[in-house]
Amino acid sequence: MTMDSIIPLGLRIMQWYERNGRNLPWRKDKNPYRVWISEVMLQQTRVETVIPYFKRWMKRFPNIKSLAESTENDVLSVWEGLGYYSRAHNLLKTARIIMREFGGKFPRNLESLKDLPGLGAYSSAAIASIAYNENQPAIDGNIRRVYSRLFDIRISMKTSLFERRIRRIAEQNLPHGRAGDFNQALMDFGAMICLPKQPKCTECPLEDRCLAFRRGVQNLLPMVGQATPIPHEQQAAAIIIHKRGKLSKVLLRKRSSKGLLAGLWEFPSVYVNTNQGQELARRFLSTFKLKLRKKSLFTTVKHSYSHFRVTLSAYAFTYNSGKITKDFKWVDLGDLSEYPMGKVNRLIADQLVLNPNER
DNA sequence: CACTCGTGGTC
DNA sequence: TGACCAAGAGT
Repeated sequence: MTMDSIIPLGLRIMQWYERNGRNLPWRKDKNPYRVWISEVMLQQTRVETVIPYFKRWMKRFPNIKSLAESTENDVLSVWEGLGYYSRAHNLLKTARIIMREFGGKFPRNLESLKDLPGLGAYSSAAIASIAYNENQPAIDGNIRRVYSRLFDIRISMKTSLFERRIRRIAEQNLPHGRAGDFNQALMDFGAMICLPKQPKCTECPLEDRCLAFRRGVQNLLPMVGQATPIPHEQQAAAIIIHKRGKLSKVLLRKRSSKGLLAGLWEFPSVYVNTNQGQELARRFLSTFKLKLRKKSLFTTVKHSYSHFRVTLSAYAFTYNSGKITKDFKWVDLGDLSEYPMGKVNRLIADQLVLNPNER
């Protein structure tokens, strides 16, 4: 038996972290605002993806007040491309709540944090431990994976029993007084050593303490449920151009404040089954009472969302006449970049600016 | 609980 | 190349 085996698990993880922990922008200054923004950005999002967004965000919104006083379009523009846009809406909502109800001061205890929109069990514990050094275990996907292997928890990850086991282990192993660094240490460890596939057990400082490795089942843990099959949809979008002399404007629609790509702008579109072009024209003529002509296929884009796939065909139309209802807006081709969009529509917008002539 | 919610990387 | 996955939260 080596000396190492008598050193508590938490201490050994901390020792590994001191040598191998990553230098990340949000670890330099751990004020609650920066920790909050980083934790929300990191929800289901890779560190490498978040870094440039975090830097841009801090430059544009350096504190809660500046965020609370900005507009939804400003926030979504900085967020564009990060995905899960309800996070951006919730950040703005929360900033305004904190200014109005908390006198501009970030709430300090776990329960108040959990009540804020966009902060659940994980994020509120992460903020409490990292920004306020409270003894709270922040349990994320990394930590579930690490503990399920270290203690060989062979229970489906989506059961409440699994969750109870992990929480108890997390509470027992939490080094009091250093919870913030310890939570981050476990996440770095999960992201760098105890990987989801092909964990680097030969480099693992906890190899002798890992029940799963000892029993050769580290690649079978954690136990994940089977994924549900995702459907494929057909979609048709309308690029409706209005030419007035030298000026060309295009019709955009603001999406609903709830659901997919909430609050983002898009080229008006419909789900279709067959005969896309004609069906699109017919449905726009009747639904929006627009008179359109000269339709032609502009481009086709395939895209995968989390739980469904789409093939979207964009058709170009020339606007003639008709009433434009609310949520629609004529936009200068040169101003398209100011309207936050999802990936597919941004791609079409870029192509349109590059090649304004119909194809 | 099951489903919704984005995007980019990996194999 | 399609399936899986990533510092989850809301409904």
